Amino acid sequence: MATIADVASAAGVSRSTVSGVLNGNWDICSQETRIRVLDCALKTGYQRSNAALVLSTGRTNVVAIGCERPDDPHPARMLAAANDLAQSMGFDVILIPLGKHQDVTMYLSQRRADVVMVAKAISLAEDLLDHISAPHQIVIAAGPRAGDTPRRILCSYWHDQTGIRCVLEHLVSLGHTRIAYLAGTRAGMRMTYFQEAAAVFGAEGIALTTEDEDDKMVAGAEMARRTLDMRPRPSALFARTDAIALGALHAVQEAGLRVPEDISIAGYYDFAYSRYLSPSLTSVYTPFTKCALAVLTEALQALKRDPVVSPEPRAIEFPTELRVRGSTGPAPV
Amino acid sequence: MATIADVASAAGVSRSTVSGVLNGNWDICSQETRIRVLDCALKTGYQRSNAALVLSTGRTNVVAIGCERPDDPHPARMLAAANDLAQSMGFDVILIPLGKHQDVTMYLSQRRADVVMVAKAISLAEDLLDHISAPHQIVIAAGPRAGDTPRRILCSYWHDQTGIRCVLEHLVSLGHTRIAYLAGTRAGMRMTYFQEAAAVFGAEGIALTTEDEDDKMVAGAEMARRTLDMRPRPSALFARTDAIALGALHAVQEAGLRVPEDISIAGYYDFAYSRYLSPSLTSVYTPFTKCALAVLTEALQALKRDPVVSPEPRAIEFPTELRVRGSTGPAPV
DNA sequence: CTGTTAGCGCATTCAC
DNA sequence: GTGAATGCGCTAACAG
Repeated sequence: MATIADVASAAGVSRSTVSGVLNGNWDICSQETRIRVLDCALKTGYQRSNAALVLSTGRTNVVAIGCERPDDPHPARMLAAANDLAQSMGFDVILIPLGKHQDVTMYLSQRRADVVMVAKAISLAEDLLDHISAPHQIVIAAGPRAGDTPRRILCSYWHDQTGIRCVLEHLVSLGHTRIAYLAGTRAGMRMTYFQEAAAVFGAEGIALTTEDEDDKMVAGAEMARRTLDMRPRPSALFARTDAIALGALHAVQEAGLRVPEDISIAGYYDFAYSRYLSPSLTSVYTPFTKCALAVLTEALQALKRDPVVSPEPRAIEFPTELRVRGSTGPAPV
Repeated sequence: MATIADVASAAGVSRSTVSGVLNGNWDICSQETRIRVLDCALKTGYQRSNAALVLSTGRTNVVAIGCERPDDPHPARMLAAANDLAQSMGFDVILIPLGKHQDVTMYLSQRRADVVMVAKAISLAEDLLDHISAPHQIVIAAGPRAGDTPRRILCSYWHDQTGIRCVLEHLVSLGHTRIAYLAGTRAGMRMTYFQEAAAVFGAEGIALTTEDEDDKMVAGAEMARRTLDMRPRPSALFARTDAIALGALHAVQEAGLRVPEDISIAGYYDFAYSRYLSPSLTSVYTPFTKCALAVLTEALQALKRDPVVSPEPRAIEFPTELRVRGSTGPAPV
């Protein structure tokens, strides 16, 4: 590989001249020198070394995204969009597990990333600030709001609480009074919100969980079947995820019941396929991709500025959106 | 940030001793020195600089994966698995667009990745060998086999030709004689295989394409509707992707026809949700994840060895698998 | 076993 | 305008 020194000697100039020309420093040399340098760079097949650049500048041009289940439809779409954006601005995206705290902080403390974005419950992100080891590093977050909103970082979020309320309001307005929540293994804040919302709208909320949800459809089917045996039977099922809702839909139909005539089903996240199911699935759109792109855009722009000014800490809310479709209908009398 | 020199002076030893200890070089110093060094490293909060490591060793510990549509279920699952594997072995994964040739080669020529894996038609990968710029860099490929099999790299593949034949054989054995292929915008090798297979099994193959498939379900629905107007009408639809099949299923049912009694539908890739559709979708499982993990494992193991010996170039085939479900049935008489 | 030295390739001062 | 010198933090080859 040709180094900057090779280009310099080929062009008969110094390395700093080559460096200046290649970095678009227009007033560093004469026009002829510039052309000669560019020409020699081309001829020698010069490629600047990323490693040396990183060591010298301290900037990695890497965005680390902490995200769970990156192959679920909802995160996958967000990640693809974030990757496109980052690539277009000259950054690489790496995906880091959000399990161990240290795995995430490492990318800050070891200066392995310029930006760390937490794509999960946004309250987790603020602690990361303590691990910043270079002044230009930026921590952002995008995801559902749970608990307190961070005040020291830029973040964007949606309210799961609002999304879940909308579903319950919708179901109750259709006359449903016994509503089951199919939570799967992860009985977190959303289950609490469900119970709250059920109380607010005067419905009886029944939460179901499972031991195992490796296959979310299987888990959904299993939980749905359990509701069918209940007396009185819940007239509406609300699933933590569209995948769970699909499993439930399958099980209900297999049991010979009609959706929504006998039982209504609602999902969450509004996967791309959900509207094409039979019946099409009522679900809540959550703006994961919008949230991520909003904060990521701002962070990357900040890094392009010289000197870097960290984005102003604040929390941006994006609305959720209830999408009523064919899987929910009036409660049977 | 503490550097290796800080640790060295704190421990009263030289930098190479610290380096040796931290790299697990057990026979480089006495037990007491080791402990003292480790202690000082902890106390000073030493974190090794990734940038300096990369510059010094030439190794980036980065795997670049070239992949299209990373948010489609099939690639998304593969990417998540590949990322898990790489992370567990200390590598970061970055996702690069496969569009421009230069975008991919850059990661080799600029030494930005130790491994480049092409996760697409495997014939594309071999050319990348010419852009290797460090002896340890490895190029691998995983994806459908189309055209010649690379002979100079390690790759793994499945035969789309076989997968598609299985579908046609299945449909013909059910009595279907007019079979439509819903190709979407990408009328590539698979469409050719379809025509071939139709000929082999004595069926009439009708290929449909669309201008736009931003939403694959919409595209599938649109193509399916077109087949409904044909006279005689195809009795079976074979979609390029399960997402297209889902759109087709939706459109067919919306038109008041029954699946599979009136029309059979088959998909490709066997998405996780496909078996839970109503009716459950007949599809072909293609071993993308298996292929990727197989070659990636070998590449990463090779990089852990010292000195690095590139994996033996060869092509590993994984079988496709026809999964017959409820969406295909006997042709109507 | 330990310490010294010399790169890795670039950007960024400074003198000229 | 230009070139020489220095630092980024580490590894590795060498000499004690």
